[in-house]
Formats: sequence, C-alpha cells, structure tokens
Amino acid sequence: MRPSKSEQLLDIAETLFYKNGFHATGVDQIQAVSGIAKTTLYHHFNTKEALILAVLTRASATALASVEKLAHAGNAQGLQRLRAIFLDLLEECQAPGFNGCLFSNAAAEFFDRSPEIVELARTHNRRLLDLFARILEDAGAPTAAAPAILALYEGILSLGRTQDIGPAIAAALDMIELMDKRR
Amino acid sequence: MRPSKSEQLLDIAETLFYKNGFHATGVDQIQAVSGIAKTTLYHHFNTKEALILAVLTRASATALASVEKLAHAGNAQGLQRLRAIFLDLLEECQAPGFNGCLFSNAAAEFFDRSPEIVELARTHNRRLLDLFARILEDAGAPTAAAPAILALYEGILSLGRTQDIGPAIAAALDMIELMDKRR
DNA sequence: GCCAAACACTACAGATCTGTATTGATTTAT
DNA sequence: ATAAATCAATACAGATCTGTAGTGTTTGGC
Repeated sequence: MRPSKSEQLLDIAETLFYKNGFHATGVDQIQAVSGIAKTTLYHHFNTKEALILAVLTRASATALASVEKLAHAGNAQGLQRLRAIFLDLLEECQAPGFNGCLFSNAAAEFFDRSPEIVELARTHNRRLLDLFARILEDAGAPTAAAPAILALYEGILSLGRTQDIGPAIAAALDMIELMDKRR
Repeated sequence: MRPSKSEQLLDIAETLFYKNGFHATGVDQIQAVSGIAKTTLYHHFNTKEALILAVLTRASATALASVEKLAHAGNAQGLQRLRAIFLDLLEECQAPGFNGCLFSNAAAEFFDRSPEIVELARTHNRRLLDLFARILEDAGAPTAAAPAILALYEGILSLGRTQDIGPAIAAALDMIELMDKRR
C-alpha cells in the first residue's frame, strides 16, 4: 500500500516549512516539490493554515513519542533518562538542515495571526514539561526543576541553529548531575 | 531636534517585525504605519533585507548594553548579577506583546535564505555567552557553565511566548545558586 | 537667499501569494 | 460494473509582495 497523498503532502510540507519557514513556503512550492496537484492539496486541507496545523499536530505526536522512547531505552533509570534525552538532542542539533524547534518557529511567525497555532505550540511544550516532571518524579528528584530542564532543552534547540552546542549540552548534563547529588 | 526618519523607520520596522514576523511584514505596512514614503525608506535602506539587518544590528547593541547594565546595577556582585538578569527576563516575558527572541525569530525565518542575518544572530549569541562567561569569571565560578546559563536564558525567552515562565525562572535561579554553593 | 539633500506622492512593473473554477482521468468500494 | 471518491492539469481571480520611475515639495547648511 502506497502512502496516501495526504501523508505525502504532510511530509513535504513539514520539510519545507521547517527549512524555509511558514510564510516563505508557498503552496505552489509544496505542489511543485510533491508533484501533487494543488486541487488535491486543497481537497485534503481547506486552507494553508489547516495544512500547517495538521503538520504541527502530527510532528508533535512524533516528537513526544520519540523523547518518551529515548527516556526508557536500555532500561535507563533515574536521571540517566535525562542524560539520554540530552545526548540525543546533541545529535539532532548537529544534523544537517537543523533549524531549531518547529513549534517555536511556528509560534513566532503566527504569534499575532493564529491563536490555534500558538495554542498547539503551548500544548506541545506543556506535554514536554509533563514528561520531564514524570522523569524527575520517578527518579525521586524534585519536580520543581522540570521547568528549568525544559528551558535548557528549548534553549539548546534554539541556540543549536547558530552555535556549537557541545559545551552547552555538557554543562546542562553537569547541572543535572549536580541536582542529582544534592538529592 | 526631531528623530531622524531613519531612526523612526527602524523603530517601526522593529516593532512590526517582532510582532508579526519578517516575511509577514510588508514594506507597504511599514510605510503605512510610519507615514514615511516608500521612496524614503528605500533611500535609506537599499532592500528589505538591508532594513532587517539594520534593525537587528541596532537591537543587538541595545539588548547587550541593557543586560550589561543590569549585571552591574546596584553594585551587584558575584552570581547576584545573574539573578538580576534573570529577574529582568521575567518582566520581559510578561510584557504585553512579548514574542520571544528577535534574533532567533530572524534566524529561523532566514536560516536558508540570508547567511548575513543568521551570522548576526550567531554573533549576538556569542556576545551574550561572553558576557555570561565574564560574570562567572568575576564571581570565581567555572566559566564552563556559561553555555548552560545562555541555554537557560534563551530557552526561557522561547518558552515565554506560550508558557507561564515564573517556575522556570525560579528553577533556573535555584540551579545557579546550587552551582554557587558547590564552588 | 541658494543649493543640495531629504522627503512625499502616485503610479506602476513584475513577481508571487492563496484559493478557486473547470474539466476530465483514475482509483476504490460495494 | 457502476457510483463515489480521489487525483490531475490548466487557467485564472484578486490580493499582496519588493522595488522603481517620475515629479515635485520641504528642509537645513552655507
């Protein structure tokens, strides 16, 4: 069974939106790259904004599942789970074409234009926060630190666009270990 | 002496770019809001990209000077300087119209379109990093933590768009204090 | 007072944007 | 096999985008 047109469109749109930005990526460009007719695109997604929302919704589920999986890979326990997550973040930042956090990028461009898109970014961040809080709780560490872990995570994602992020990852892991020892 | 047209244009352009994004803000809109003719705009700035670069250059100098000033206000010493900076960050995030970090927003939109703009964001972040490293050095703390401080700073700026950032600031200050005690 | 720079205004070129209309071909399900 | 859904191709409407041409008016320095 071939992938549905709808999925193909989401794939291509996500790639282009991430790389070139949302406003800078035209529907015509998505059409040209995908080879799927514009009428078909508008058959599945009523507006460009609907397409963006669909892209973000799918990407959020994928990203959260990926982080969750990392946390429980190899029977990692306690704060080792955070270590795994941040080490993977290093890989992500160094991958070619890395351009920060898709959801923050979207929220920035649509801050005053689409409450739905901003809300989606908010929900994504809240779920990430919950995930970090759960890891801390399971580790017996204070969950009050979760917002700072999330800030480190998000800051590294943002800085990874322009800076070598190795030292920041190392320093972040140090901070987490420090927190672990205090416990 | 009235402010020069050039400065007025930079003011308006910065406001609109920050609020609505760079691609979504047209030169026509800057013209309409400022009341300054488009020919005048193009007399001072050859292209829209030149205007963006001028906005970012000025904003970077202003922002760095502001953080530097905060660090040395009230004869703050040691890591108290970081405390002052992060407390001010809380205010900034809660201000109406807050939409994250102007430089990250710009870098995200022009990641694959304008190396100059990306380079400007990179330089801004490096200077912030240097500033944090200097504060740590003066405080006798390990400068290796500077990248994590910067990541916290940037992450809070990014999350401030969608989340209540109070807990993150508190947790970040805790982390910094913890680091201080270890010293 | 004179001259050059700065500014205003309108109109426009040429490209690109989102979204639709139309018409027909191709799958897919029952 | 036939009806319904999906897809393709083209053309287009109407808006908006960056940037310029052309013609004046205002302003500041000397």
